[in-house]
Amino acid sequence: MLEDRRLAVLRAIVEDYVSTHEPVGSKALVERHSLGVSPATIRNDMAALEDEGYIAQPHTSAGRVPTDLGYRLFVDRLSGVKPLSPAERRAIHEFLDSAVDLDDVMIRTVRLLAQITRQVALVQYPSLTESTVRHIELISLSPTRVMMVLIANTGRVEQRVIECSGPVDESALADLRARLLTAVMGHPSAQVDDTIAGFTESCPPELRPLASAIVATLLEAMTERIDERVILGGTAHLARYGEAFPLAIQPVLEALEEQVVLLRLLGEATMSTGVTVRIGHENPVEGLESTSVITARYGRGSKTVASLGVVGPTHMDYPGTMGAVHAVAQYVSRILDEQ
Amino acid sequence: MLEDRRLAVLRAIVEDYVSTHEPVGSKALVERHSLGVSPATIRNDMAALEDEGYIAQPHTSAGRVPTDLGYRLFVDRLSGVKPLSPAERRAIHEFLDSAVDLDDVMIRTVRLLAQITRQVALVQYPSLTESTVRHIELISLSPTRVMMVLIANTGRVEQRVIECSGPVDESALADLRARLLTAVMGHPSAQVDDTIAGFTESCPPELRPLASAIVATLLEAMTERIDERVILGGTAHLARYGEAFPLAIQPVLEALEEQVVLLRLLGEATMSTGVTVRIGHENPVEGLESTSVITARYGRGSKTVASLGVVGPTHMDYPGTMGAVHAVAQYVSRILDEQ
DNA sequence: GACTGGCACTCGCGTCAGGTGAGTGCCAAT
DNA sequence: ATTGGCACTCACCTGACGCGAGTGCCAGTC
Repeated sequence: MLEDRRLAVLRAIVEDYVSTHEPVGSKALVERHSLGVSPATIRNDMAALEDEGYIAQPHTSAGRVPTDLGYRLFVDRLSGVKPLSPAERRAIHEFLDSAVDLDDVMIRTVRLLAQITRQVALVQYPSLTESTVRHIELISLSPTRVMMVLIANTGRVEQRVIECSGPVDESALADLRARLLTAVMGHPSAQVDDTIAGFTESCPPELRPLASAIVATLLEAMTERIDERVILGGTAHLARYGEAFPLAIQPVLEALEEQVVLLRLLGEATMSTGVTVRIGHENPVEGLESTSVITARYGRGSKTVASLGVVGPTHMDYPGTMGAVHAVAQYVSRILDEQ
Repeated sequence: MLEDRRLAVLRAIVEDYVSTHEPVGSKALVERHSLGVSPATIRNDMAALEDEGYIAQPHTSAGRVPTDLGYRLFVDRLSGVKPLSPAERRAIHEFLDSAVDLDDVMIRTVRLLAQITRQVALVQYPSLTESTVRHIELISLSPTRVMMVLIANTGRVEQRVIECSGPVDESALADLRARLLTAVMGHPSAQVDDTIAGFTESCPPELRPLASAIVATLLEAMTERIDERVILGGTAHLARYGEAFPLAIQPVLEALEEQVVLLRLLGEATMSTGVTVRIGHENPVEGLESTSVITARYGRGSKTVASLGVVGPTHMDYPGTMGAVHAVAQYVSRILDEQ
């Protein structure tokens, strides 16, 4: 009973602070929420909440502000995920559905997410290592140069140019292409290492130099920097609330420019299902101590292939943002399934 | 003589203001520059410069600040392009030279440009309409779906998925591919319209439905949104000077998120040679009235294919930035030539 | 024992007045 | 044409002051 009301107070504080961005006092709290008790009682609860570390006051004569711990409790126990309205869901689906290729899907997704959450959005490209090889093409650019085009079942295309030591015969190339295709097509790229192990040796001697060069490039393309592409959008939203707040946006912008950082933000989503929320100091990234990161995985079929999410101030609308991130991840998964 | 000194005063004002970011007064001017006259004389010159609209004072009892017109005169007549140091040039070349593909070149370029100018950098992808078709590949994804991969001589790759009305035979696809290749290979993409005019009719009847679908997609890919890709980097630099200055960074960030805007910024570079500078209100874009845009074209061989540049505050180091943009454009051209 | 009203206290914030100084425009002298 | 001198303007800093929101504590009530 007592415990219940104390939690209700915390919830009210979080909600008020998120909407007003100002420290909230006991009096305002009872006015805006029907808590059924007097401000003095609330003050006692607030003192207790402060002792437990859920809220803090910026200075002695000010109201209370939730701490990272307070937001954590709020997210874990006091709020659900606010589902989007049918109209919003329909708009999402229509917007994503008219994408022409994978690049377009990614770009549309990041814009959409930024727009509906009014926050900075991150979208990771589908990981090749989690997907299968759909096609490999070898194209002769010049006598000694070959371009390899690699297509995954997610629709993602990778290209590499291979320099050859000597001139390459067109028919040799076609031969190699056919051999490669039968060797790796349909295999998960994670297993390509094994699949392709004896490939070079299985080729006729005259093809081996080229074959080994191609295999090397292929392996490099599949293991290295493949899923390491994250695009972001909506950075202007940083400035929006950055003006009124002393939160320095420069370190945030700097952090967001590093691909490595973005990958860490998206990659360390522990729960394979649902939405992951990382609040303030819980973030493993320098410069983002006063932001929260909300991510979700999206996938092709039941396999998760990558993550997307948003970065915003710790005082964000958690239920709404979580709902939006969840919904968008869901719809992107569906779009990828259709392809 | 008199005219000469007046210009020297303007130059001094611009230089001082760019380095200090504070209105510069007559006394400070004679102290920092050896003008050989007294502050009173400078004041007369300043009054004249103000009458002519080259400088202005933020408030009555403050020093002078250059106007857009002042910067314009400075750039046109008072400053050159500061060449980069040999060490810088070497670093640029090494950094760009280790790029593995076109995407990598573009990403490295935008980072490099942002880093050495300490400003927001823009890089446009090489335009396909200015380049030639190097290869076209048709890949069957499923019985009724074909992926077309289009490779330009700039190394750029475009992909499109084509939905077919009926199942497509693998051999028919190979046939079409060969026909297409002979039809368009090596042709400038600008002329593909003409080149491909009678293509569908030249095919056997059973191929025509697919052929016309492919031709439509090809034309769409070549004319539409092909060179409409601009990447940007270094947005964190906006925040750096944004804190100390009342220049609102939100409208700038918002403008920079619009691809259309970026293209307008880069596209309207009038001079086909050298570096284009657009100062303050000269910019055709809302939200960028207090920024300057410095662009240069880069090209493959003698043909210019796209532009790159930086966006920064009007009080920027014009000679240095122009030098950097020019040098980077030059090196990117060289890299593209090598490929 | 939980809740409430009352009360003294704290302290950030907005306002205002006064002083300071950088910078200007003008004018008479060189 | 250039210069030194001088009165004037005005942004900015500082310290004082009052206001008010908010708190903690305590005694009283149900």
